[in-house]
Amino acid sequence: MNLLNPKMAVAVDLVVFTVAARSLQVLLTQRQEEPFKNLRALPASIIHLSETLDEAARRILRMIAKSENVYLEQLYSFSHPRRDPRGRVVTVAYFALVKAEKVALIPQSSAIWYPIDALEKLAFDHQEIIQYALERLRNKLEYTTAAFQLLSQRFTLSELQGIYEIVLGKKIDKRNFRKKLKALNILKDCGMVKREGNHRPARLYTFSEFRFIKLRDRGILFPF
Amino acid sequence: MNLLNPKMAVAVDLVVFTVAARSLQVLLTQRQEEPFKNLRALPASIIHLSETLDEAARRILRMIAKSENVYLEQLYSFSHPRRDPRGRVVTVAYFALVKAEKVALIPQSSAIWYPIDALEKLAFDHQEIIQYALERLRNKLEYTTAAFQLLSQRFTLSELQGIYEIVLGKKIDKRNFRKKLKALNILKDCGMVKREGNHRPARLYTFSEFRFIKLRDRGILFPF
DNA sequence: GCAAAAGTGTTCTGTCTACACCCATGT
DNA sequence: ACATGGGTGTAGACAGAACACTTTTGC
Repeated sequence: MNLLNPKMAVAVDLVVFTVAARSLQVLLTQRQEEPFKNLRALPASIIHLSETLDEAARRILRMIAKSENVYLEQLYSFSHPRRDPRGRVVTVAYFALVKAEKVALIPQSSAIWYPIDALEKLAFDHQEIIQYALERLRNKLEYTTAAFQLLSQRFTLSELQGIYEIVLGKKIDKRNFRKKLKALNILKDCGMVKREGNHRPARLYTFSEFRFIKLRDRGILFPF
Repeated sequence: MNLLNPKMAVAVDLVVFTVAARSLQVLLTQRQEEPFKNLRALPASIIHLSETLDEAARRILRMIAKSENVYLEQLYSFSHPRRDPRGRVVTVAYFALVKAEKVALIPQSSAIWYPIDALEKLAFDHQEIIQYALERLRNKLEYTTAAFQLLSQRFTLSELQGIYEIVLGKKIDKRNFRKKLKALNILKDCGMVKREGNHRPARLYTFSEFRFIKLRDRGILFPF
């Protein structure tokens, strides 16, 4: 039996999220050729023969942006036989979280940030893939520490709360939010403040991976 | 640019779970040829050119068992370049939940049930895939109604509790379990009993999809 | 009558929600 | 002095965990 089907390809599509300007943004490239020429599309590539899907995802990310410490996870595989008019392409979607100010887009890649709530028509089934990624992101935020992946190392409590409000699309009570974080004991006060605007300066915190791991091992989660 | 890489194949592997004899079981076939000849392996197949991954998963299931109303969902894609010694095969794993007594295994498929806690060495990376599926199953049970997929239409509360105890691998308090189910109001008393052994007969219930949907739309989940 | 599983409530504790005012700064 | 966001506590409702005895049946 010959396993190998010469008419099939495997691709990786990337849904890269960031939060900037008080809105959730996704990284899109512009199609330079048919099909879907000139439409926006997710960064993607056919995988190479000797790389894993994860490696392909990192490679694609490097092609469009210089970045570090990127959170990346596999999302879902999309397989409609005619999702790509050129032939049979099964694509494995990945989703990534980056800190807006730590990412330098590579100009010749044509990649730019788009607010998630003002997307135009996209190439292929990419609208569906983004929708799926968005649901996953919201779930992640609700019971993991994914939110810290969207902030720089030091952040204020208001910035952190903003991430939750922007991604989940709802207001959160300030006192309850802070009370819960204090109880979880996963933040460390840096002893510094952030001065900005004509108001009281805000304390800066860092996420304490060490304290978090102790909690996780006791099965404690993050219900926001 | 030619998209299609002639040296790659996409497969679907199935992790089919059931609960029987107070243990969690998984469906395995026996390899008839190299590689891994005579070892147990997950049911699998290369996908056809014009079927989706979901369709391939259903087709594989039909090849090994006659069954109905099977819960099926995509799990994860495994892609190590040398996971199959014959060539590059990216596999998309699916996981399925079936009611033991509603499944008729097809004899010539060599498929049989194996208790999850007494697995021998398996072909390919199938041990890893099963491990991943098991984690997903436990999560599913904790905040969805997946447990009902493992029981016949009518069941007793003790049978339902047994599913949770067997899959999660821990004892649950009978009174708390029943109190929560009563509060959730997703079960309907059939007005029948199950007589069995020398003890009081047990009431039979059915899962009320209708009541469940009303709850789910209010965002109410199932924390066991 | 006895073995075996079915069935049933209360108390305690911890967590979530709702809610309003003072503080520190820049202009 | 005023505008702006930073920072703080309490009370009530609800949900989870611990815990033991009575009921109904087959033999």
